[in-house]
Amino acid sequence: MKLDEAKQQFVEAWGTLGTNWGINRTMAQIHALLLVSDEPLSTDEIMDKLDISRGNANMNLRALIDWGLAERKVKLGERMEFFVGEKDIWKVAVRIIRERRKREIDPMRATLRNLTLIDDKDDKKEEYQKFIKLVKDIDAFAESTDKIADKMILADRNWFYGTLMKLMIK
Amino acid sequence: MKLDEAKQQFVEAWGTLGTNWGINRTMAQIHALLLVSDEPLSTDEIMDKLDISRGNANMNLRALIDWGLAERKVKLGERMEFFVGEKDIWKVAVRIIRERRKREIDPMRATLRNLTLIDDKDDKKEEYQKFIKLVKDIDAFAESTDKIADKMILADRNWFYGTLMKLMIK
DNA sequence: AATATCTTTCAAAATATTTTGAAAGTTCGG
DNA sequence: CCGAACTTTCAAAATATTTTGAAAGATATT
Repeated sequence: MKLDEAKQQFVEAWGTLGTNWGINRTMAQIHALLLVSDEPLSTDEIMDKLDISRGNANMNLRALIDWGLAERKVKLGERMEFFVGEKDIWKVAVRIIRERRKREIDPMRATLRNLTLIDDKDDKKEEYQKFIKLVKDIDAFAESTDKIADKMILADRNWFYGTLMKLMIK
Repeated sequence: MKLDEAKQQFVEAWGTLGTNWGINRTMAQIHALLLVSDEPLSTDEIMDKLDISRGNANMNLRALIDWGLAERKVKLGERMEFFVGEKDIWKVAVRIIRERRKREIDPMRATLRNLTLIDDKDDKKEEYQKFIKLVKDIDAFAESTDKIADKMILADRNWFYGTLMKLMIK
């Protein structure tokens, strides 16, 4: 396989993967393209290499910046904007975790807490108890994973790869 | 809020959440409905409560069974099949993790390993090195999370909630 | 202030996913 | 083997998501 071919495949693979992580194909592909590019890329280069429209490129670049997975880079003397991708995989992971938490876990936990405010506790006692247990169990689990996410976000990658990994994997 | 209303909201919330986890809305809603139902439900009851077609109910029930999130339950003397949901949230989580790993992480790692088989190492030395580092970094990260997933799948929930949590959160 | 260069927006079009429902398939009792 | 009771399939319809591209918005240059 040639290097360029490998890069091409990487872009495609990353695009497919992204789909499973709440990132749409194009967004993931742009991200992948930025990852394998040494130089910052302009919107036009991205449009060209991925064969997508300007609007699409613009929208997804903004989303990437929003997630903290890419940033704008102005080149001296150039009017056009350029973009670079975050290449530190630890940071990429942390940012995806943070973003997903914001959009999924936090709202879910808020909803769950709401559901425990039931006012016909008296009748259907058994049924009520079971429901509350279910909701509390889910919330407890969400809290645990949430705390792990927290820890990852704050942790140093070395702590994660080193200490924790040794602890867990042995 | 009334209990039935709370259950209703739970089904809706779980449906929304599922969407972010590669589970489609109906599949998640059926799962939620089974979670809040004390008695096993028949396909017709599910169709009725969620207002969905027979084909849809059937397809998603099979998917749930496939994931290990629900199981068939035959009632003595009844011809019709009934379904129950897995109510142990730990098991639910473990099964979702296992399923996602199978569909996402494993294929991705296979692809990544492939990408390192590049045969024009000599020219573009710098560029080649950078690409290989990127791919290896991603694979190393995937391996770490994979091992955590492994550990979770094998671990006792008490180990997870107790020992690990104390270690991590403190 | 007019023009050129570049970015953003957004309604409409294209694409992808999910749902329907009727028909085909299966299984059981008689 | 037949018909009843149920389950499964799948092509077409409905719905949801993504993409396009032209127009509107910025901002720098002359």
